[in-house]
Amino acid sequence: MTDGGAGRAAPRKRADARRNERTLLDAAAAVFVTSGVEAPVRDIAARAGVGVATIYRHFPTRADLIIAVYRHQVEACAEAGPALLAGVASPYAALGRWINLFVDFLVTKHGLAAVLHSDDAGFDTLHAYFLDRLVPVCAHLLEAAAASGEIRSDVDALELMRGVGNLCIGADNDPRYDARRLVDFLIAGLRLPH
Amino acid sequence: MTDGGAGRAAPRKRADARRNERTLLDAAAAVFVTSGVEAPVRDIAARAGVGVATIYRHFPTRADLIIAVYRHQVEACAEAGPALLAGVASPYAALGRWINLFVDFLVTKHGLAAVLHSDDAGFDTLHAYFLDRLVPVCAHLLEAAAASGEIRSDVDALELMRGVGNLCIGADNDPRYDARRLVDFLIAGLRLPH
DNA sequence: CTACGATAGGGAACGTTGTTCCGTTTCGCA
DNA sequence: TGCGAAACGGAACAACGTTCCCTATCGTAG
Repeated sequence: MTDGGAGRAAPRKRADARRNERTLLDAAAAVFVTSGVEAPVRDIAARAGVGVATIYRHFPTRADLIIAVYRHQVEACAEAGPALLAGVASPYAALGRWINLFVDFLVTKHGLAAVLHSDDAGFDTLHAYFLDRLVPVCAHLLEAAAASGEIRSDVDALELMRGVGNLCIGADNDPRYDARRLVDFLIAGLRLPH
Repeated sequence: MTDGGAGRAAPRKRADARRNERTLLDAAAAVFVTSGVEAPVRDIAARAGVGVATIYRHFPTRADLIIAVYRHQVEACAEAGPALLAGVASPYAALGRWINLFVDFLVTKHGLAAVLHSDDAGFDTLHAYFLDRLVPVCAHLLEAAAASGEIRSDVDALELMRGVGNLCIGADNDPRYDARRLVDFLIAGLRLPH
């Protein structure tokens, strides 16, 4: 309790450890851009100039590393939800804009959408993080749009988020597949005839 | 050209080879049901009581084995397209019914949808087979529905098929995710206001 | 019925992955 | 300046798809 933090022990890590953690995050981000989020752990370690064990010391599993790399952007996306709802004309428009934000995030990260919905255990924490953080935001937008009578009221936020995420799989590096268009169709399909 | 077949050599395979090919197909089908299409090759070999090399002799890659196992069902789906178009009231209804057929096929095969859209090379032939066989059928249905003014005319069949396939990923073994519903929304999103 | 050559098979071996282990190095404090 | 804990590196392990090579089997010609 001596530090102003969250009350946990927080035994300040050694300087080299903190330095390596930062180096690893940078290296991972760089490798993810060029080789996708499923890049071999060894590649990331090599890029950072450390051993593979160092990665696992800082990040219990690959999923945690991915979370750490993209945490800021996920948080930004989550926070954009209420802001859009407050600043845009209709809740449906806000929903559409927010979904676009999410899609833009996903399609610009090679393979992230794919790994996000892999049933491979070990990505469970990644899965859970994204869903825990974003589903409530989506649910809020859905409720508002349903309350205003713009969309049907039986749409489950979790289901929609997974659907949108799925639609983004393989959207990178293939010009014939435009995930944004399909997601727009999907969102349009939620509308009620007025 | 001496035989009445397709004109290729077709030097009748040895009896044990034909027997093993059949055994392998049965074993693969059984393992796919219990462990999904990404089951280890060794498991399939063990189930069939053969060595792994035997699999690769008959099927150059895992993808070819998967194709062989599901070929009949894919063909049936492809052939159902024109039939639906002829027998159902509106082209849009036929499209919906046909997409439902495709979705039913995908969601009942553990992991098939996932592997179908994996960017992993080696599944390219699987990818190509499904698309080559089904996209033209889908395109035909889309054209008919667009011609009758029921849906927008700028929907690409390849894109739609990939989108639908993607929506089916992870649809098995998760009761909270109903791919059929989402696909229905997507198809509904193609409608033109009349 | 037998022997032989081509065909097919089995399983060990290879290369690549994620992950863990352990001996060594480095840091931070007294 | 020395020492214990923390962190490190890379070898080691396990699981996977795939290939290789030697052996067993099949089908046929004599």
